[in-house]
Amino acid sequence: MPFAFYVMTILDPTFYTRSTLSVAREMLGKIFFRRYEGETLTGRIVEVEAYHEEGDEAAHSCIGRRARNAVMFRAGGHLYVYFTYGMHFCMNVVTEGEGVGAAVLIRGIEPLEGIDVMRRLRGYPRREYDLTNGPAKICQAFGIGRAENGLPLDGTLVGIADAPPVARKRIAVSSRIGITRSRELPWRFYLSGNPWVSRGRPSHP
DNA sequence: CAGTCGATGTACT
DNA sequence: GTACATCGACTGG
Repeated sequence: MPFAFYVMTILDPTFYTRSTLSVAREMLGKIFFRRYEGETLTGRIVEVEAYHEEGDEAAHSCIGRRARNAVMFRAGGHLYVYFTYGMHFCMNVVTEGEGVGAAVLIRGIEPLEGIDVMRRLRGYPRREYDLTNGPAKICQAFGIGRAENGLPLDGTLVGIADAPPVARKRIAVSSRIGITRSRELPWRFYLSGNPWVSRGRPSHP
């Protein structure tokens, strides 16, 4: 209920067309918004990873522009959705200017509104944090797939609503998860101790 | 609890 | 052929 009393201010392109690492850090605590079959689904972003074509061998964009990663090269403020492991989708927020292949992967979200819909889309997991504590789980819970690749984050179908900045002390930094190349880069940011962060156990069961 | 492993489609070597 | 920005089921302690 706390969130329902705020007036939603959907972040505009100026938020996204900046340094990818800055956008990644500042996305923590913001509210991801999704309109799905007449329902509103929202959740607080608690874990992200940055990817950039320069100096990052793990970024899809590091090989240059291709059909699959084309959206990464668009101007900041679009949704980049990709299919992986033959069955999962993951979603990113495109950053920086047109022609730069950079994005921020959303890996952890704390559900706020539309939780019943998320439960149904996820097949009713037993543990509450299994709803959205991973990039592919998030896409399933929010009904994100191929059709959403390239959508503008303008609040029509998807968007991110502003929220007060998170205290620096709450933000943890680490290397990214599930990659082999460029794994030394400390480009993963998350809210320390939050149960919806992928991996790492919830504080209290 | 941690560790292992199969599923299953697609892009790239 | 192989790797893949993952997940869930299964094992053993």
